[in-house]
Amino acid sequence: MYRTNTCGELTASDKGKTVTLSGWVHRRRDHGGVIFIDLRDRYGLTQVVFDPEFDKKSWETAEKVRPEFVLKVTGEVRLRMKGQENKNLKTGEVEVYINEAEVLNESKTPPFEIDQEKPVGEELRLKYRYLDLRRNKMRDNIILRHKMVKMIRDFLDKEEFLEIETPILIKGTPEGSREYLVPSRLYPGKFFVLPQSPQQLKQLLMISGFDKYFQMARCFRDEDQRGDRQPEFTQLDLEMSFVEEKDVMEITERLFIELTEKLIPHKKILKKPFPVLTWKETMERFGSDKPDLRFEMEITDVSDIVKNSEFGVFKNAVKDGGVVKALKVEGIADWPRSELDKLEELARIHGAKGLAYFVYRENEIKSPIAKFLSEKEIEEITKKAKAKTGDIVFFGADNFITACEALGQVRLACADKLNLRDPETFSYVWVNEFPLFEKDKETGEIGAVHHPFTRPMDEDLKLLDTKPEEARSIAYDIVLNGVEVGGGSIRIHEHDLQQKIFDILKITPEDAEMRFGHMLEAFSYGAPPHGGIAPGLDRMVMLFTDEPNIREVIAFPKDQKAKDLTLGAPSDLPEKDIKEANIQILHKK
RNA sequence: GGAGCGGUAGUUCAGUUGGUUAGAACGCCUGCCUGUCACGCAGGAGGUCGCGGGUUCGAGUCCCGUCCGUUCCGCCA
Repeated sequence: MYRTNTCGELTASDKGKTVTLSGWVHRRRDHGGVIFIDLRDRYGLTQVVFDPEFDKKSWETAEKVRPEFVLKVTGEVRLRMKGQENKNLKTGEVEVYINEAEVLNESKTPPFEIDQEKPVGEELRLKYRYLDLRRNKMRDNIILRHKMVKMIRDFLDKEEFLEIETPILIKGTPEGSREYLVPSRLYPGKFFVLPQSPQQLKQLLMISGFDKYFQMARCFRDEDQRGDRQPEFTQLDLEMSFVEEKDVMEITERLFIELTEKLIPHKKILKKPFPVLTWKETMERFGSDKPDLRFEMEITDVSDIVKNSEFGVFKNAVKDGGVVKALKVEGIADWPRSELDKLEELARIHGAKGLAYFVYRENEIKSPIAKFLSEKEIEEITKKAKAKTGDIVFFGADNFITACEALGQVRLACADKLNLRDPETFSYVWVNEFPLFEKDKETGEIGAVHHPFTRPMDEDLKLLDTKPEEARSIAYDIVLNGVEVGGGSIRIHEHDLQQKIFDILKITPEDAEMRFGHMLEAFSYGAPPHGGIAPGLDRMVMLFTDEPNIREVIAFPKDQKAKDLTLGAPSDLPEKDIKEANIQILHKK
């Protein structure tokens, strides 16, 4: 028998018991005579004591032991001496006096220290991920992830959802993000792809009448990496029949509230029910489609004030169909020029041509552009932005999205600098009424913002024939502290409407037939009205654990170049395997 | 695909204007220590300064190239 107890459970009430523990040597403190070892497993730490006068043989074993050795020890649970308790440990009241010790396995000196929360380069951590996962923080993250998944399953089960698996090898439908390809051995020259999401399959399940479906769905996207992106990631994929937007939002909201309150009760949910902002409104006010509402700092529109201005930059922005936006940040008028330069650079990175500003000093407004504006204009801007001494007002003049987003980025940077993004506050917000289509910046071609199965808003159906780019969709994102944690929509369930959307997207009938024929046909067999949402599990756990990126909450993530450093994938394969898959390598990097 | 920043001991980092033998902390090894809990004390080992080329009497330091890492943009229905 390896153990009677784990390393995280012995307390004063176990006094006098003979116990056996197995675990890793976390730390060893050798006092020449007595040796203390903190024995570690996933449940915690227990101090075990080797005393040469108590048991010479086990003490001799302990002398040779090194960090990360695996030990099995047996001994007596004793209360620690008065004043020697360790309040930082669950098991801190007791220690185990060892009379039998066995080294189950030795360990090389690890490439980094397991017992310290000292920073280590991520490349090294990922190569030795199995060691990295021994560290407290990582272990806790993985445990919280499990609890969240379990809680989601229980919650949805109670709500009569069915968990249904959908295939991983599916049909390629070139649309949206790049898919991972899987060559078919049996059908030379043909391919499966890995799903970017089970979107089409869950819609088919609705047509089957399953009514309420969910799945912890692994999704794959062959795109470049970011902190909150991975080539494979997990979504809580969810779909319901006979529902409207508010129904999907209602159940999602209840789920998020329960998860937050049960898993991280110390965090405060800022507003319940969650505020709902339209896409237009959140862009206008916060310069982002994923606003962080933990702090105010809103953007105002000053286009009307400056549309006839002498200042060409402002006037022309409005004349060309764009806008002039103003962001007031309170109490930063004393920020040095270098700080403002950094903000300008940030605005430029996000597409702005510059970043003009007013600095409200005592009795004067310092501004590189004040000389181009009339006193009346300055006065009206000040009034509209509600600026006062000590504030700075930043300007964005461009097309709507660029002007808003550039100021949105400045807004976030200022909030960071001012420490306004309180990690203990959870600000959930819904964003809806997204545009249905968007124009490609380079080609000018019209494409779906969400996906081509997203339902247009009823009142915008008539726009489809005249001004489709103005049509809004019944799509909604749930945003937490400025991070999009889920997105969904009501889908199109009518064959004709779906066909019309394909037409607008310039998907020819032949093309539509080839790519989505199965969907169009399915819609012709009595598809119920339906919709759903897909919260990103990794991002949720990331926010729940205060981690800066999702790699910290995935046991074996890919690195930022989409490689698996633990296993060393992707890798070369034997020539024969490649031949069998009917693949020819054109060039190697 | 593009831009910025970086690469020095096992790890995290410092290294001045180009100048003798490249440092610190932690880790590791050895010895001492019977109540520690990030134990303590003494000693020790450990470096192709990413790689290649150049400038120079002399390069960790300057220049060019290259590889790798990292952050951001593009991309991500």
